[in-house]
Amino acid sequence: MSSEIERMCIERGMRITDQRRVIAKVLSQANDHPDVEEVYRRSTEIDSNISIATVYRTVRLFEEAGILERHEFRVESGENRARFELATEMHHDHLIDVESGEVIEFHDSEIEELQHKITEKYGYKLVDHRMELYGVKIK
Amino acid sequence: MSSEIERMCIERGMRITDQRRVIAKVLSQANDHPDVEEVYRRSTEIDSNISIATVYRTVRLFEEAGILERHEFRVESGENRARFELATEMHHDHLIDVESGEVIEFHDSEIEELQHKITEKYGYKLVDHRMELYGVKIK
DNA sequence: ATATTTGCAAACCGTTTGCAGCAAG
DNA sequence: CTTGCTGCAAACGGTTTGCAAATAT
Repeated sequence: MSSEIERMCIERGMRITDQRRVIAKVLSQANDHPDVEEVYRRSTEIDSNISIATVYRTVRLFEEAGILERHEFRVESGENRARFELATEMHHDHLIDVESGEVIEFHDSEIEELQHKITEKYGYKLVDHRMELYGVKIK
Repeated sequence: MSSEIERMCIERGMRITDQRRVIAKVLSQANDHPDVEEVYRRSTEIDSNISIATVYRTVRLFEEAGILERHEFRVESGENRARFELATEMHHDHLIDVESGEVIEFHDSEIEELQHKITEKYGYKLVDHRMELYGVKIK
């Protein structure tokens, strides 16, 4: 809920404003992966007094606080908008339907393990990764 | 070699110009993953008569012809430049050193297999994927 | 001869930022 | 009261594009 985010704001000494409360609510209610335009659209539906600059600032803030995750899925249209989702306890990756744009979340610990192994094989410690699968629905 | 690219140009009815020959040469000689600025820099060293607009048009052309692959690695600086490499017969993924920016190529057929399995589990056919590992060197 | 490609500069698009006013603490 | 936040509009950075001149075929 938004109280979760409010708590994090207080913790980090950030002020809780009407705009942040609304944007936080929109994000915690989303179960898709909206871009800034879409977050802006949904936020202004609740409170028309929100500018897109504030949405940009807020998602960046939340991302830096570890509240949000930013994605840059490849999409037919070639548009390059970042998309966001609440950071979850459980890490997951994404399967993107290239036709509809639908995004399916999944987790595979076998792959995660192999990723660690590969990284170590080359003398590295894995600090982050990005894995996106692009598929078409089988009829 | 550049004759490889020339052949593909002819095949697709594209004209072979001095600029394309130079850009093709730069790309086939690169064993890193240069961005457009860098391809431009290397190209103008060979022939100063090349504009960056032409480099942009040419890498796009080559990419659409399947000659090049485009990457958008996440990088500390936050800069968002696409980087390119010759498409190879053998598919591979990338391990990026987050400190130095160095890029290591690897292939793991076990992971590839698992990616197919996951995609099928959700009723999809895998048409593309992107996997990037970000690591720090172990001292 | 003609269709394609080029260089230039202007436009583009998503995102960031400087600033003056506003609101949270 | 002070500090941080907002809205606006202008700037940004990487990339694309319209156009007239140049070039490949």
